[in-house]
Amino acid sequence: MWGVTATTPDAAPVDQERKAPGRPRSPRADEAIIEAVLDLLTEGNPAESISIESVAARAGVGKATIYRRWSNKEALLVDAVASVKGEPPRIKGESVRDDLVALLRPIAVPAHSRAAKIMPCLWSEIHRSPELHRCVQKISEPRRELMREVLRRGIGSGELRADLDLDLVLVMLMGPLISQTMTGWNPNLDRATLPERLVDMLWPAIARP
Amino acid sequence: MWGVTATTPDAAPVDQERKAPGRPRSPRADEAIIEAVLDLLTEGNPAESISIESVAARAGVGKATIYRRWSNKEALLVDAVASVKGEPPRIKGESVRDDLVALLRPIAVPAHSRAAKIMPCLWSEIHRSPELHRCVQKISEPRRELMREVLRRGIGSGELRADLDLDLVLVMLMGPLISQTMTGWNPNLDRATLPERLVDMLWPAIARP
Amino acid sequence: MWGVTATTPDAAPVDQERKAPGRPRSPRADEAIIEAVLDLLTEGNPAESISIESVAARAGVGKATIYRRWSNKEALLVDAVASVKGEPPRIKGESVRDDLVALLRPIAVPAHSRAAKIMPCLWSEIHRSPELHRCVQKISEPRRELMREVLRRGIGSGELRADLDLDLVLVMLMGPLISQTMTGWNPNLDRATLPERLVDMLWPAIARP
Amino acid sequence: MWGVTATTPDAAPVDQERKAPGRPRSPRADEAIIEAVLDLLTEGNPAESISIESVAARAGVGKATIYRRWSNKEALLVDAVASVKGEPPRIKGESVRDDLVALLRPIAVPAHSRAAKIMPCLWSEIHRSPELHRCVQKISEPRRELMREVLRRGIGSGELRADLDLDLVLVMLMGPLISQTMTGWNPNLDRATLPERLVDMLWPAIARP
DNA sequence: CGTTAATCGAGACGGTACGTCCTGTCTTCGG
DNA sequence: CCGAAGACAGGACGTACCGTCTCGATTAACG
Repeated sequence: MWGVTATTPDAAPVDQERKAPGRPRSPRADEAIIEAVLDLLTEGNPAESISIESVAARAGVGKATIYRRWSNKEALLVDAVASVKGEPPRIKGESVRDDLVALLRPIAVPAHSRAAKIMPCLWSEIHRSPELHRCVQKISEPRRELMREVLRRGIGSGELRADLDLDLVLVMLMGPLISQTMTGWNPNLDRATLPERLVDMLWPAIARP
Repeated sequence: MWGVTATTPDAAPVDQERKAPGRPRSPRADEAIIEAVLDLLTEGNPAESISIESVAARAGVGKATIYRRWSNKEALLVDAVASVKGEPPRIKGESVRDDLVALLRPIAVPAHSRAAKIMPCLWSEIHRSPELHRCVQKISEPRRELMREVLRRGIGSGELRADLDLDLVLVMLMGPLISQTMTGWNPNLDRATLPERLVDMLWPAIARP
Repeated sequence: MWGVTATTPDAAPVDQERKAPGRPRSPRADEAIIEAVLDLLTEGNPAESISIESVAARAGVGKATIYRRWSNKEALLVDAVASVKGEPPRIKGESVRDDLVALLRPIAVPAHSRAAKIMPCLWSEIHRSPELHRCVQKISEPRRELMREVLRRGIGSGELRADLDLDLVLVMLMGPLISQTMTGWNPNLDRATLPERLVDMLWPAIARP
Repeated sequence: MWGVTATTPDAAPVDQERKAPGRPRSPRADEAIIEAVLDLLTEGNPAESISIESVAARAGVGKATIYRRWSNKEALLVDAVASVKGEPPRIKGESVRDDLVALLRPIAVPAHSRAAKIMPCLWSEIHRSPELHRCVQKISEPRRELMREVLRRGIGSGELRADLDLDLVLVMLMGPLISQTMTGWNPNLDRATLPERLVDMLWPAIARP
């Protein structure tokens, strides 16, 4: 799973699996480095304040050991983030509305998992790095797909309008939460209840007339 | 207009705008500094590559003259950008829907001005300091207030429901655009038409039944 | 007494004494500036650590007020030092040996006067500045002349050899004390008793055989 | 020979000169830095005008590489000077008087070497820090010890009095020369002949009666 | 079992930029 | 015109990281 962007020419196809000569890379170092990045992020350090040197020190590892695996800070961040991806929340599958709310709530109240604590630290870097951006997209895609399925189920059951643009609905539900997370919460809007208010507000627009 | 985040304790005491003692700050320096930042940005330098030193050199100004006005690079960048973002778009005041779309469009399609090239570079920096965040809020507040006024007008005219939570509506309209700008545009959603689709989609939820 | 090196074109000869137009320079500022320099030196700050800014702040004076009077730090230091010159010690005039010891002791034990505390701070600057050097020479000249007179008295009374090179004797008496002050005291040599040990040691070389 | 005042904790623990971990410091950098300082000094730049930055540029070295070795400018200057002062002069060992004169002369007439141009610039800096002072002491100690040995030899051979305080004699011989070097030469005293005049003058006081 | 070769922690390398401080000049106001 | 206050361009300071490099010491598989 490591090495998504790593420098290693581990492109040894499949067939021959020639073992590289010399001392093999230590998997303990891999772990320690990723773990150090994640620790630093979880402690609330903004992504751009994380220096390779601090990661090396925290991981008890030489700088070269990092640069041997990742060509720069961005690549390291990408792999570190890729390694967390908490599982998407369980949904009950009974009510479309409740399922949507259940899927939205973790975005608004990101208190529980480590992934949740890390995500906000990354917004800063996403714009600098298309790579990181794709990575974050990939991580969040399962959740989005889950929402699409819930919507399709609602359409299938006749609860929702059949002509919905799923992506549009998605962005109308998640966008407000994401923007609030990034630009700071409007004090007039309660984090905890915003997901259900969003769904309820949008309901007349998506429900079958 | 400069100095939104500037360090100056421009605490006009109470009474009469007492003139500060000593030599006043040179407006020429203000201009030269902002202009230098803007030049560097429009030349294609990525925002994070812009150093205070390069700005000082370009502006023909001492570093201290910059630090006297802005406490760090982000503050300077923000003010530079703020100086370039035109005033909120004129609205016709005829149709609530058209006014909303007109106010939203520049967020989705910031294409023309110099600000367009610059703004995206700044999301990166927003999360660092609460101060910077407040600054950005302040800059965008006029546009939000304008939208609130449009909504209030619609309520007054009976076009919209009277029990709307204006902030909630605001976040449902702007959030999707902002999040798309920040996290990258979903290729299934057209930037140009998204504003009107958002308004139209939300219309059944906010229009008087 | 001020203005030994000052910039002022106070070379208005004598005859005409045309009063300068405008507000006359405040003598209070003169005093405050010199006093500030002296304070800073007395507090043990080495001469090279004294900045014009610190002097201005301490004196409650604008920097320009200093530069109007002295062209640079060196000139200011020179005048400050020139203003102190404690009077040379009283000598009894009974014994040549005792008089020499009395004149040497303040060099070795510079505890009393302000001048004594300031002098060591200046060694640093003396080499940079011929001007300051001349100034210090002038200040210490009376003491040296006094010693020469004591020696001449001894020669006249037949107590000392007639063929003495007074300057050589002087440098053999003062040199060791000055060098100890500058390069740090050899712990094997007691500051308090060194003057008399020097004189006694040298006595066979200068006394009439 | 480098690093007399260097920052390195070359605390060889106890036993065996354990090699420090990590890449060893480059001797080429040491040389280049010292050489750059010496070049700048010999080109006539006054000592206080030499900046770490100019040294780094001239040596083709990063500033950190300098600060890793010396904690400040004076320490660097001292080591640079120390590297250039030749070993103490060879003494013939025949006559005590001639040996003393031979050892004193380089203090009075430091004319030939590069050291000659440099040393006077350093008195300025000596008073700043005790550390620097100790360093200078250490550098000059060999010469002083050599003089003590000459004096002991004279005592052993019966040429000199047995009850001499060697430190006192030392300071009486070197002090006048040092003070003349530092405070400027009395025009009545010839630099070239002062050493022998000092020894001859003091001779009756130190020779066995 | 020794050789070979890439790894490891450690830290020095040449650089770039930081944010602070001071210099000597200038520009404002009020006395 | 002088006073204080303080902004101005310039430049050095000492620090922090960057990404590269060089050490001696491991740590495998190959021969």
